[in-house]
Amino acid sequence: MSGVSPLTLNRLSLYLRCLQELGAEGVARISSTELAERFGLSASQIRKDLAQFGEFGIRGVGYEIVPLRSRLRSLLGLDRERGLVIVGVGSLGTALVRFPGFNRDGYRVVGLADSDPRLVGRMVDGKTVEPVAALGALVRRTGATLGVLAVPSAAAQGAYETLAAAGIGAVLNFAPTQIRALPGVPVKTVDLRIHLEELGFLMERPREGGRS
Amino acid sequence: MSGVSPLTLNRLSLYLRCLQELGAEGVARISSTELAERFGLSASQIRKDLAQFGEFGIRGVGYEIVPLRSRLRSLLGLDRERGLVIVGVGSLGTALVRFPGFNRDGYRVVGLADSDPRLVGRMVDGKTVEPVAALGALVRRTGATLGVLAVPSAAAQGAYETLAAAGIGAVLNFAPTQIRALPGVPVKTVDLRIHLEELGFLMERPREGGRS
DNA sequence: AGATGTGAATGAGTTCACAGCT
DNA sequence: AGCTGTGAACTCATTCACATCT
Repeated sequence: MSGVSPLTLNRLSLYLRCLQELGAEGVARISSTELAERFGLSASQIRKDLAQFGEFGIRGVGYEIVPLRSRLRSLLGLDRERGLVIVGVGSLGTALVRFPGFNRDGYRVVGLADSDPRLVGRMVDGKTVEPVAALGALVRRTGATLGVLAVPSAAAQGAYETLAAAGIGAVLNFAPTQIRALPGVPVKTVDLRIHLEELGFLMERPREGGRS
Repeated sequence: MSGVSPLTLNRLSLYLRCLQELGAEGVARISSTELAERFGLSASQIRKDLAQFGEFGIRGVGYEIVPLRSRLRSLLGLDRERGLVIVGVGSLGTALVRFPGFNRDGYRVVGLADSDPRLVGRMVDGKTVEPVAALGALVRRTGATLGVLAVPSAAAQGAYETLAAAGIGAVLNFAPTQIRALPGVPVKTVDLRIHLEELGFLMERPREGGRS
């Protein structure tokens, strides 16, 4: 049952966010059709995605927001608190320390590290920047389970391996390079530049149905 | 022939990056098999992806790095310079202004805007922050073709529409919300939080081959 | 011989359509 | 009647295997 596709998984996160919004509005129940219309999704896909994990809906009625929401939360592991360690406190790293999505609902930044001695010792958002040499100790002390790499490409593989050795559970990598993963420590690379290039290509046909 | 899948497209960006690295090392030719091994890709997929756009390889030999690289560059539209306007100069927006991948090889940040009057007028990385009210003028003056949204969810749709009205070609959205797109102005939402949740799920089997 | 380019085969993911519950 | 849950149909994507060219 651990064979859930990443696509499905990402949609579950999305559904959860929709449910949160609906909950805040005071909606108690919603049908797959209405959910789909409201947020630009596909109704049958919602049903199929959810049905993978049990029968959450009430036939003839729809889905109860509150119980479904907490079921999704526990499925995604958001009911237990998880600590993040951010490696690399340059512009991007610093932004991530404060990023709301990284400090909410089950995730929280608990440690920072950088290899630049001029940054070590500085406070960022109430946390002290530690040397990368002390990364292992930092992970163990804070009990962090997730690592975030905001370092240059050349430093990424090394930082990943240090995190893995320190017992981290998974790593999110922002360096535009392929990490050779070790067994048991999944990595996900998020390449911000690549999204620009995708849009650049989609934009490529200027004269086509363009207004005169 | 404008029907290229986003998956293929993202891989093209990746291939280009690999070729750049190989070029820097002085490699002149490479076979799909070697390219695949070296960067953890699939050889037949490389061939199929490339063949979509013409015959770039030499049978029996492989691919010449230099010509293939420039063909990919022009395919992805990286041969003409493109200006980015960043809307929202909070932590994330500021980081993106300086982000190397946003200021290299065909892309450059040319304008900034924010709705917070306390930020308007400030300089970030040599650029002045303009009021969002002046976004249309900013886009026209700078000739920017791509917009980047680093604003709160509640402000995202509005900012998108302003950008679209000002004639922007496409928008990259970092707010965790679905944008209702207008015809001719594609949006791509990048949700940083969602990657955390994906890793959180993959991590779900803690005690298994754990280090002593 | 050696590697590309490509149809054919396989696999993954999505949509359809409807049986079955409320 | 209304909406879920789900097998079957379909579409999209990847991998295989080989004819083709250098």
